[in-house]
Amino acid sequence: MDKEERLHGSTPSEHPQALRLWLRMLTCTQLIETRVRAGLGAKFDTTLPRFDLMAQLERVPDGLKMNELSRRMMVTGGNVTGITDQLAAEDLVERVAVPGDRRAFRVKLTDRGRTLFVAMAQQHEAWIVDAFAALSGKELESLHRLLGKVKEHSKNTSN
Amino acid sequence: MDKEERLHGSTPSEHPQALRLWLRMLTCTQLIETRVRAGLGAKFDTTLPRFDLMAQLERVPDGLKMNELSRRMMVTGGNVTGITDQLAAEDLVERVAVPGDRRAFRVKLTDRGRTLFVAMAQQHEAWIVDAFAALSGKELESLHRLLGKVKEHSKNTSN
DNA sequence: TATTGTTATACTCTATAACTATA
DNA sequence: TATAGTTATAGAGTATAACAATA
Repeated sequence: MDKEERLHGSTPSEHPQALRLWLRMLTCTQLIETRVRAGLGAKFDTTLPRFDLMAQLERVPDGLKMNELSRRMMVTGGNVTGITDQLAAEDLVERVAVPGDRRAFRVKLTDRGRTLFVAMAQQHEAWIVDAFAALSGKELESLHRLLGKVKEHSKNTSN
Repeated sequence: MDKEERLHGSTPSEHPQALRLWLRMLTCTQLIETRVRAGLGAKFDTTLPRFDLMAQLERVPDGLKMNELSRRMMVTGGNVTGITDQLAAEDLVERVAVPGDRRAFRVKLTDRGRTLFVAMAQQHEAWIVDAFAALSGKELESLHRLLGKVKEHSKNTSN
């Protein structure tokens, strides 16, 4: 009996499908996320938010302003400052002045940061592909479609 | 364009199905979990780990030992002590001596804790049912089955 | 006045490890 | 020695709010 089966009582039929589904989804997400976190730490000595910030900067050669990063990463500004400070200290990103607004600047990946990110993203992708290796292409597509409905409903319901 | 679509570049076809699926799954989980956390805080002034601990104790009238709670919640012992202390201070759980082993005791829901938990669980269930309201019964079943494969594979792969 | 970004602070959640009491 | 539980500490990760500089 694992955590999912125990939570809220052990007899699945006592609870609506949605609740059982949610517990299973949480378990899956946590299993995968825990492994990705551990892998990023062990192989690249980095964290998920740091990886996320670098991922935001990839494919934006001109970089992003702090407030854009904050909005996209869905965290508050102070945190972005902290993560950016760390990455800048390791020469993975740099702050570039914005002409015409001396308050702002753009954060960009350095060459070193870009090279490292490519390696990390490749490894990250391999972990994820492995995590879903039990599903066929058709099943991946089906799962993606179903979660799309959940996501849209969730975004429309509140926010 | 939302976070899922932006992460790792904006053209979905550049990335394997599995990666796109993972980003969508993460988004769904975070949207729902954020709401549940906020709801538990606003309506019951509690947190997810506290709710989880109480959920473990429900349907176990004799309670659980600390190390059993630790194992089931998948967190280390010190944390269980902390959460138990909080809940005990609010008279929601109690520590009961175990005859024959003076080192151990069982943690049980108090009557007050049980009453509160029933109310919380009911509200929690409503939030979850709502989160998946966009799916039909058949779709819920399908999603559950697909995630079952992912979960089993993940549990067998490592651990 | 409003905006950009930084700093200071605090809180939740988690892990590790040293410790006490008992087995 | 081993086990049950506690305590102390540290470190992610997050939020809020006061602040300085600039618009």
